[in-house]
Amino acid sequence: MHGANKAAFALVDCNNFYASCEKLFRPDLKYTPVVVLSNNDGCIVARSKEAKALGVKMGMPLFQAQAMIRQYGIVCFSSNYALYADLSNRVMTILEEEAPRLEVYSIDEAFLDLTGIEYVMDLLTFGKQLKAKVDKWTGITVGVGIAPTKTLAKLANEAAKRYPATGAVVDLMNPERQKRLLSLVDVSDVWGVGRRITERLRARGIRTALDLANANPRVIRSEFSVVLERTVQELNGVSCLDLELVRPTKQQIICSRSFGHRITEKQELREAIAKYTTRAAEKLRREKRLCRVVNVFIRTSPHAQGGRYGNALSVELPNPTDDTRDLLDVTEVLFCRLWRDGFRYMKGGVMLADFYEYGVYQQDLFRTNSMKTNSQALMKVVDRINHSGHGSVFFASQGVSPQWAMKRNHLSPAYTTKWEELPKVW
DNA sequence: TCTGGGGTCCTAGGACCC
DNA sequence: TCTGGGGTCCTAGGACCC
Repeated sequence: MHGANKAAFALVDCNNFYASCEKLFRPDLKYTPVVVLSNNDGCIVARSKEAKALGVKMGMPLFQAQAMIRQYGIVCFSSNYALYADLSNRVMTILEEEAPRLEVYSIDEAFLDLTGIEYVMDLLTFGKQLKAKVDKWTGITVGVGIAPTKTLAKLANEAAKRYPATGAVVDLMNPERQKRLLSLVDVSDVWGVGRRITERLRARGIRTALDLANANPRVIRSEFSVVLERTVQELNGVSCLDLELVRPTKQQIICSRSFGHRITEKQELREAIAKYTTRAAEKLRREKRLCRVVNVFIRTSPHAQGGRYGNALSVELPNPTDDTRDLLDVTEVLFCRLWRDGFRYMKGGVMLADFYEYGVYQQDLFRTNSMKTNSQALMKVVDRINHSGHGSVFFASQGVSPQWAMKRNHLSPAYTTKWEELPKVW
């Protein structure tokens, strides 16, 4: 290859991210097993190294883990997304300084484009320096996997985690090393291969990542999908997935939550739906979009012993809007049509879809413009107050002192918003 | 008693059009 | 005997991810 740089990606991933965030502010828990719970303290969604070693499983319902928690003195935290988002930003900022072309893939992971860096510095050395810098400046430890494709970078990152001798940094640019690692990895550990596809692959005798890499891409395409075909190419070092540098605008916005307790009163569920509508409208305005399709759903627990009920309704608005009041009008009507007496509701939510940019939509000629007077100015004020961290302006339909609010019995304090409480490392 | 939330992409099939 | 064929749009559902 003349003139063309060989593509190189790094995947940087924070170790046990939520649990690490909590521990950062609790040095007394340094060697204590810690878990972080999902909304409503329902499931375990993150585990510290110690908790993993004790056999606490990801996604385990809290009630099933209670015995272990007592037995081993595991410390539980309710999820505190404001804290995690803040620490994530710190990590991403440092990564961006070292490798400006980066894709923030999730709250605790980023892909970096390292193409060309090999001419300046050995990639393994670069990775080690990057890790050291993030560890030192944030107190969050990361693993780094480097490879010619994103899919291989993911595997390199897994290996960095699995083999302590690597110092949590693995350079998988070399094809021989790729083959050796692929032969050791179960096919289910490949990025993009989930439970279903694993089963189907196994039925065809494809068990390791190397088996999948050696499969015929055309056959994989016809028997599975173009998605899996790309995976095969990527495992062979042919890059098919580029960095997504600019976050594509959302196609839909969902606000839903399981309730802190089962809801049987219509008014209570109505308030919850209004609250989700309000939150969805905020997200919509942050995206700088108008929406045209609104969907509301409510349901009982799928595990409910008594009657089960679940239903959803959508409506298309005459004109796209981002006005909370327009959306509340609509979700209220949909909710009333969905509601049935006599069930114990567990969950409800609001979904917005069919987005438009400001001023770029076809007016409905047979209706007057439904945008309310001064709507933009008013919504801006409401958003500003709600993001100021002091109290909130809310719409009366949300109710004043909601009974349905999330259970968060183990919430950590708002560390990162109070300067005095920041740990020394910062 | 108690089981997360929020997304993405792809495909198949039906409706509709010319 | 033999019922057009191809394109587009939309939706539902499946599969995956963190």
